[in-house]
Formats: sequence, structure tokens, C-alpha cells
Amino acid sequence: MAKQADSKKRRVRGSRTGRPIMTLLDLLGQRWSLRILWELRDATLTSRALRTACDEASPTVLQARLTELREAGFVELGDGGYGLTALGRELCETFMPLHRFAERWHSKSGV
Amino acid sequence: MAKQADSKKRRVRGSRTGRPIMTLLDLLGQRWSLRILWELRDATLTSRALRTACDEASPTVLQARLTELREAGFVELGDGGYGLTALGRELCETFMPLHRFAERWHSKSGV
DNA sequence: CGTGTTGCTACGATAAATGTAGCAATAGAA
DNA sequence: TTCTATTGCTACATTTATCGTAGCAACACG
Repeated sequence: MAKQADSKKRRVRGSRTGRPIMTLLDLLGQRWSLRILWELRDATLTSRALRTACDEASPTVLQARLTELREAGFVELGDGGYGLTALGRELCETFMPLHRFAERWHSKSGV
Repeated sequence: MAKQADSKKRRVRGSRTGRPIMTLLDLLGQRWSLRILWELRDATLTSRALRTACDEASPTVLQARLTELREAGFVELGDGGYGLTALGRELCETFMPLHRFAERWHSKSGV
């Protein structure tokens, strides 16, 4: 079966369809993406504070993710440091139920 | 040397806190995790069909992810192939609003 | 028997993340 | 001014994750 077109340059890794959900899934499917959004859910953090919050993740990836999340319009850098944009807050609330799910999941599998 | 995650107490990458949400975020933050759940959202797929659905992702990672998702209790292998468990379906619905968000996000940014 | 599935694995090549170190810019004392 | 002490951010070598191709054994059809 003929594969997709000759897109040598993949926009977002893995996803070549261009479908928004795939692009989003790929962006969020990168290391620390979800975590960063989570840590910024109700606080504005400096880059160092964010690093601390993220288990001392390497600044290299953290900066890379922050750049991507900023370009995506989810995160912005203001006076007090990094924070969520209105859009980012929307996104964050979208998967906020994940928290409750995680607790239930843990009690089901872990106990 | 099948060196799969054969332990229930495996340390999920990045997260050392043990908090359920972190464990979940780390699991879902791996490549293809979210995508697999998404593709199985309303269909049972064979491993090959799933591979096709996932832009021909390499079977190596796909199998690794499937193993992890199975150990997590989100995915199961039945007669017709891979499908979501009841728990997995719950999880999937948890971030289903992401679809609508992605559409809105896409129309806002660029285009 | 051959042909075609299935789930799954080996393994070299490539891409991504880690960990440590350090940069320039800024701000507040002294 | 100079001495700290932050900030956001980057270099770079090492380690880890993923890719891509190939192929396995098991099972089902004919």
C-alpha cells in the first residue's frame, strides 16, 4: 500500500497526518510535556523552580519542551516565571480528571 | 533476552515520587501510549492493524507499550486482537475531550 | 504440503533525553 | 564600582529510547 506522501520532514514526531488530535497527542506524548502542564496547573514557576518540581529533569529537555509549549500557545513566560496561558489552562482542565482516575487506578492495581 | 518490564514495581521513567498521577503521566508520556489508547478507543485491533493505524510505528516500541499498557490494566489481548479493558475505556474517556480541544486549538493557532 | 495470517523479538542505526557545567543578563546590596 | 545571587538558557558528552528492517514460532486455511 502506498505510504503517505514524501514528507521527509516530519512536523511533529510520529504524526504525519496533520490531524490536530494527532499533533496534540504527539506534543503531549513527549517527555515532561504533561508534567510541565501539570506543575503549572495552579502556579507560576521560574525555570529553576519548575526544574525542581519536575524531579530535577535536565534543563535541556525542559527548555525544549517549554519552547514547544510556548509555540503551541499553552505556556507563556511572564514576570513571575512560566505560567499557563488561557488556552493552556483550558487544556490542563481537559485532562484534570486524570488525577482522580490515577488515584482510582492506583488503588485498583496496587493494593 | 526478552527484557521486558516483568515487574509490577518497575520504576517508571522520570517519576520517582510514586504518586499515582506522576506514574500515570509518565506512562502516558511515552511515545505511542496516548496514540494506542486513542486508536483502540472504539475498535479492537490486531497488532498489525494497530501498527498500521499508528503510522507504521516500529513494532519494537509498539509491543513494549502494549506490554506496559497491559500490565497497567488498560489494554488486553483477546480473540479479535487488542482492545481496551473497562479501566482502559474509562481512561480513554477521561481525555476524550482532548479531541474537541485539539480542533479548537488548531483553528486558533496558525492555519 | 504451501500460503498467509497472528503476536512477538533481534539488532544495528538513529533520534531523544540525561547530567554536568557554564554562559549573559539582571538586580540588590556593600 | 564590585561582589553576590538570581534569572532564562545553552554546550556537549554519555546514556537511553525509538526506528526500521528482518525474521521467528504458532496457528489456520486449502
